[in-house]
Amino acid sequence: MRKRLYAVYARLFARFGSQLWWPAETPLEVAVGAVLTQNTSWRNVEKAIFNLRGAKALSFRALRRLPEERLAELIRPAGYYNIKADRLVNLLDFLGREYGGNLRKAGNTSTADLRVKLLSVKGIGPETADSILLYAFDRPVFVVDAYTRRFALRHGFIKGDEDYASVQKLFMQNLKCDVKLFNEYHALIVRLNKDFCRKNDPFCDSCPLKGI
DNA sequence: CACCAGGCAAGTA
DNA sequence: TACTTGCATGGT
Repeated sequence: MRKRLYAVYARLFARFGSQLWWPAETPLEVAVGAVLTQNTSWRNVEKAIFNLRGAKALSFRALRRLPEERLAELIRPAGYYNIKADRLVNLLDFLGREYGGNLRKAGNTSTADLRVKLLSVKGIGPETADSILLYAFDRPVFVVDAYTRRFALRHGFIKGDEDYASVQKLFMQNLKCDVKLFNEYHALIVRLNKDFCRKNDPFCDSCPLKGI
């Protein structure tokens, strides 16, 4: 299992190269994107981010100044815009309260504590919390999203009905606990889905992972 | 036209 | 605990 997990990673890395990921300019933008992409295609999230950037509303202070209704209007293309505007406000409340809006001030907080705190924010579930932890706070947690699940299923790492924590444990207990490794691995899984094929079927002829 | 996309919370039994 | 439902846009 462990060897296979690394073998698959090596093959992906050889095929796609280093990702060093999350398509965003700043940690705050990562966090915002993580909320916006909940059950939503990244293509639509990009439109929302584009609107926010156009309104010069991607800094903490600018976001704070936006009335929730205006925020909802800007993120409309990302779908669920009323609920997501509310979730973003909750997140901003949290970031302001805990770190004065500067994510780098979380330096002392342990990863476990930070995760619990994020999960206490209404609208932040396990995947959103872990995406923020890994890609905005540079903490070593493995992100389990729809891609990760599909990937793990297709490659026989899981049966399919495991809960979030179980899937995450599978990856984290079999890989070296390392921010860069977790970053690259998850990014490569996403890349496989987006650039290659959405089913990432290891048995299809052109799959980069064929024959592992 | 139907179905999907990098979830989450609230309601029900 | 284990389902079910609402939330919504834009691409295929």
